[in-house]
Amino acid sequence: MRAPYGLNILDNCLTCPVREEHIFCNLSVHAGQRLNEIKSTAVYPKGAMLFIEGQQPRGVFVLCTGKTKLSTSSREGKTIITKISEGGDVLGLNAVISSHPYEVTAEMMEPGQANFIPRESLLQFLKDHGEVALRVAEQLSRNYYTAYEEIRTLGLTTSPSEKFAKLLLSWSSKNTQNDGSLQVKMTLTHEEIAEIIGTTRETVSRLFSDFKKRQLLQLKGSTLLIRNRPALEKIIQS
Amino acid sequence: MRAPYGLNILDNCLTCPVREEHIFCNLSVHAGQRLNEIKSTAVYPKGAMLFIEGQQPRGVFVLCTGKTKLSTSSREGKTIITKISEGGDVLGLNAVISSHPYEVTAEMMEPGQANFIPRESLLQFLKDHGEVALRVAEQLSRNYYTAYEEIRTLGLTTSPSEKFAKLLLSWSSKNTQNDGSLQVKMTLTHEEIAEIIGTTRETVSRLFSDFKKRQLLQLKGSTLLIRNRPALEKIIQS
DNA sequence: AAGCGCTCGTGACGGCAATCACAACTGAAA
DNA sequence: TTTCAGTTGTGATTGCCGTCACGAGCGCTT
Repeated sequence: MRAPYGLNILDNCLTCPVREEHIFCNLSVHAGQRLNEIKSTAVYPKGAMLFIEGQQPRGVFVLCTGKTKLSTSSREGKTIITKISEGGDVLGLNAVISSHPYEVTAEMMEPGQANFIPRESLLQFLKDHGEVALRVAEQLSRNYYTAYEEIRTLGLTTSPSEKFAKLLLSWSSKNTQNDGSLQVKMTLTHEEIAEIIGTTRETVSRLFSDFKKRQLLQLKGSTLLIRNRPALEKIIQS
Repeated sequence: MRAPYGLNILDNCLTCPVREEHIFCNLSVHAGQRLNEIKSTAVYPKGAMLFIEGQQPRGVFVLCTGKTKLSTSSREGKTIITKISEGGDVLGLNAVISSHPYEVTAEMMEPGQANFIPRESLLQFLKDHGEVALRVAEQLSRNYYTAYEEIRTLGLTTSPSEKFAKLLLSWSSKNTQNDGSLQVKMTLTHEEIAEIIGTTRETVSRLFSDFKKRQLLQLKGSTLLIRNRPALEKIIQS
């Protein structure tokens, strides 16, 4: 007998995008059952904040559907987006494990569903199931690598055009297509792109114009077409 | 009967700067003994590379004495220093846990001693001792926070002067002194400081001149004296 | 003392991107 | 339709900082 759709965390391996490395999949039967007892599922509207930077950690969210924007800001209001999370990602894990405040704000960019696991329950669960703790450690070190990639982008790349090219390439690498040109669905505003690469909205606008003129990309509605990948790669190491 | 000085990893709690959070301290007797069997100690000269960015992970280094410079560079030769590690720090943990290449280069800035734990032995050790795996996870999430602090510095701070002020404050917060003014021993070259805050050597030189003129700091030989902390804090949020 | 490598200070210049400003456009709501 | 909020394009201006250049200081070796 199966739990209803979306209520059994083990089912996430089926309903969420499949990820071999998903820390809460392929658990022992006993651990899986325990996990199902402590988690709860909810649907969030667009704009919902799963958690906010600086808050004491309440628990982790296992994103099932929808996209989430992770961002951090300074007191003066400047904001950078550090990651766009999608189905299968685990959010807030670092804060819960280290008992530090959430280091980012997580905001739903579109309606979506997520499983919530309260902090205390998760910590107790990890103490009881040492083998899962190692999985968590692996997940954390993956997060760490992502953060380092961000550091490299922000620290080693000087000009906005380089960062922009890098971002475009990171998008295209996710959606590998048949022929040389790749298309990606663009859901971000120029403002948001600016917050990702750490520049201003106007500069992003000009970059789009410039890259279009240079035949590097093309826009059909909200679909982004990357026409000249090698040229973009060349821009990065200029 | 005790092992000779420096050869017993448990002694690091005594010989290394005391850190409650040290992941390899306060272990069970059994785990501690096992750890002593798999670790080895060595002394490294100034300039020695413990590991290099991109290498397959061989193991972790528990730094006992000496300072280590962690850096990452782009193909074009630009380098950023992400952290200066000191006694008690565990280096290379993320790479070993995730089986990814080292994400940074670790170079000894002065002669020092470190314990080495080979990759395979450590992973097996963690499988056998689930309680230590959780400690490792905690350490990883601390590393993650440090990385995020770096992201905030690089991404939210625009001008070199802000970053410089932030760096000075991070130094002074470590060495809290009696009166308002704090002194820190400066061992870094302007070039290295530039690589930390992501600017050029010349700009760092000018920043020192400027800050001296504005009575924010003072230099006595290699000793840095911070004269006006509040003013520095004001620069950050300008 | 001379030579060398490394570090540090500072001037001059130029380019690029942040800032401000405004207009055009979109799409949804009234 | 009109209205309005949010997004996008683009021009003009300005200032900051990266780059290049050169000289001075300092410690070490020969």
